[in-house]
Amino acid sequence: MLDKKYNAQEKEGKWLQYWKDNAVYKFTRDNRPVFSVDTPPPTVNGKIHIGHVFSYSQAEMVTRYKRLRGFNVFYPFGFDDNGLPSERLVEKEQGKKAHQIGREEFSRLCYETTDRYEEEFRQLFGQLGVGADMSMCYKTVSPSTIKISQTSFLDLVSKGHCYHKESPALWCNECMTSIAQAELETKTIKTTFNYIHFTTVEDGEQFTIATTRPELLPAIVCVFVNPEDEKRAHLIGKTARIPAINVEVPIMADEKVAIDKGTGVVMCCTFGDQTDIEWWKKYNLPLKHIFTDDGRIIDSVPNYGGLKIKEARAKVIEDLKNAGVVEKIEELEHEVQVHERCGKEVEYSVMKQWFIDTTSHKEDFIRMGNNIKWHPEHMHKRYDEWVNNIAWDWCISRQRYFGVPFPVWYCADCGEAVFARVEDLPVNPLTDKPHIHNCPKCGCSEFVPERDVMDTWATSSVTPLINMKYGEENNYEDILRPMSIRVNASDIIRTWDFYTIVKSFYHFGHQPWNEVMISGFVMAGKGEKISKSKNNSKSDPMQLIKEYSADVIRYWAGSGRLGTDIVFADETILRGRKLVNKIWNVSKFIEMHLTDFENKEFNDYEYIDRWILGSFQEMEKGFIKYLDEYEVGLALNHLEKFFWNFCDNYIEIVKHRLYRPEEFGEKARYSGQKTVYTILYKLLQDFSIFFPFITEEIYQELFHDNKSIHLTEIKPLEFDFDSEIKNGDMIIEIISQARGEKTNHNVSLKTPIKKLDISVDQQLKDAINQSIKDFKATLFIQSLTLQDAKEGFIVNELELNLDETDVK
RNA sequence: GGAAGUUUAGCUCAGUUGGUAGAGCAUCUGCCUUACAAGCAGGCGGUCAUAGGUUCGAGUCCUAUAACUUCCACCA
Repeated sequence: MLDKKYNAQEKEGKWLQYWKDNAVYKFTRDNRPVFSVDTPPPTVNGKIHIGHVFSYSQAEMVTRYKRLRGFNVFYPFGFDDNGLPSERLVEKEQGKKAHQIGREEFSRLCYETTDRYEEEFRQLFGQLGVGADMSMCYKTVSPSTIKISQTSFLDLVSKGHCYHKESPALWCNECMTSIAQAELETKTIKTTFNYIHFTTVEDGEQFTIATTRPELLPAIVCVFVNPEDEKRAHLIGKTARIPAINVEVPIMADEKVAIDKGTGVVMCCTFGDQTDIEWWKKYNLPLKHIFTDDGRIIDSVPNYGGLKIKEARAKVIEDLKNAGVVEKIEELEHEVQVHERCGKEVEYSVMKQWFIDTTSHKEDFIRMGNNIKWHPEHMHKRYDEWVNNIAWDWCISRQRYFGVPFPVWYCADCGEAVFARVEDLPVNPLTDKPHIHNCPKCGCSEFVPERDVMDTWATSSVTPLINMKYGEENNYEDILRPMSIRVNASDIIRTWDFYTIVKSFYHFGHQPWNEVMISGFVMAGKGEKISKSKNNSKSDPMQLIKEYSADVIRYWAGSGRLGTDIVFADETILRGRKLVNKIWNVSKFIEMHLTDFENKEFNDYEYIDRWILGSFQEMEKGFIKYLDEYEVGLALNHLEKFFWNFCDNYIEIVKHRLYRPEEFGEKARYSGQKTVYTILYKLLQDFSIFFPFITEEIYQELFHDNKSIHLTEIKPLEFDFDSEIKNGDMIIEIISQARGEKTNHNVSLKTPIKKLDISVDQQLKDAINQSIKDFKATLFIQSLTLQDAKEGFIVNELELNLDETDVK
């Protein structure tokens, strides 16, 4: 028997254990079609928030749906403990920078810290009921992952898509590492636009350059003017003297200079922005790099050496003012590029780095994107736009510690790179030695290890390879190339999705998955993203689960449209609680009336039973259609609507038959029993996608066939009850009107109707005649007369019997 | 500067091929009805952002505009 009240905390614990003991979510090969999910490994870098719950729930529900539809679900899990986020966490906890701690100790702390946080994440996803196969759980810094990541690197090198080159790269002087274009964010800051007088050496002609970055004056290598510029073209070919610095640079022509922007004269520094890099390459300009790795002016710059960038800026402005060469200073708000991990403004640096070619195969990447079905569709555009706008090859070198090492050494003499052999992977060049003893180029026997580690995304982008156990025996390559679906939020289309596509294309020549499912974000309020740094998430998910149950939290997480942002709303939680509670109560009711029920072949259903069976069948069609589009929220909405109709209308009608067979007949009772049995079974299956716990509890208690509801299969009904659906709905409308009449008289719904006279059309008359006992019993009608109407129905007379409160 | 999404009841949001506007919450009124008061029945509440157009008919299709959100680019 089901308990009077459902104790979520106790039952959820029980079923978690049951699923674990019975390996319900375990993947084993068989001959069913495979549905495979490339799950986002959460970044294990701190506090769990409600956003984690949201983004995993929708995808998890899809896997439950697919399982119920007969797919062999391949649903692994992973944790991303790799890279800068983990390092920053450790630095914050220790209150020290990595280089102050020392490489080895720092690495140890990273492992220890991420392990600790990982346990919390594991617990949360467990308690949420995430039905992943945890025996296939990977970590992004484990030896096997490092091996696959290094294998991928070597493959790309051998195919010529990955190269080592001295080249300008984006540099974060807070994190002291190079970064990639995809790791940039824009931020609006207040600054000043400074108009500075320059003069020509030849004739002392004065001209003005406007800049937001006067500290770059020592890095100026040349000045540009547009050759079409009538007013200033005469400057071309002359020499400019830089004020305050007193250095002379040539004035050159380039059509990229906008005549009407700023002052029409541009200083070119190495490097202030991307155009500078372009010009530097195009005109083979000298390199004047004036910043240190941690954001200071290098010592060799007179007057400013050793100052931080912003200090230098202030001092330069001051000096320029004193020299009387500042025309004006304007206040300015503009957008600058910052590093997404720390929010600090990004600089440029030139050093030897590893790059993956992302710029010369754009057409292929676009084609790969076209081979993938995007849900929702418009997210495809974001991908295309990103690919089309990529300006840099992907720099994967990070001058950091905690990450996948490059399996590379360099000849101490000639600098030739020596790569590890695939069979020797994983290797750490800092501790391992190359397999050859002499440089193949110069014969030198001394090698220098690569000290950089790879970008986190360089490893995250091989999750399909990790999933398929690439390179191992008994791998899953045959079933996971490509995988069925990738799921993630919209913010990492340009990183995770893009890089994975790049690598899959280079490795295999095809797309990594057939479909992509993009979820939205959880907003703390309107237009306010939940963020760890702001700590603006009001709700701790563990606390919420404790308070409302995992099923109810899942209701919130499963609502809403795919790809659409959601605000955490108490009212949605309450609505979920009502729904879950109702499922429990109606199940209790049905259980009560099934104690003597035997499931037999039966086709002689009562009219109203045919109505609800047909309605369920119709509903489930739409339900399936939504789920096939991965619109879990819409599917749930659709199902919920039917469910309340089932409870409030159908159950109210059928209960008389169930309670009083002596009055309505045993066959009519059996028809009702068979109907509620069938529909509850199917409702539980459908609801199990969203509420895995309570549905399991009810299922095992009522339908005890010794197996988890999550391993059953949805088989759609195949009735032909179109007429019953249509006319049954009309009957419900009549009932509703009559109930309204009772309510308007402020009397109980049990109040008998002394006389009801209605006009109905022929179809409806047939329907009412076929369901006459149910109809009269539901409304407590003592006398009913039916007249003819052309269409629909009209209530001619309704007289309540206010003397009696009960018919029986 | 380019692009995408959103705009429907006081609030949160549904509305699948165009056919008389829906749900929950809130509010108000009744009803303790042999599953459920965490319930049931009902009321109030909307020129579907604005302006045009296509159509017999537009919340739904087309065009333009506005506001909000987001992505991207430029930032001398």
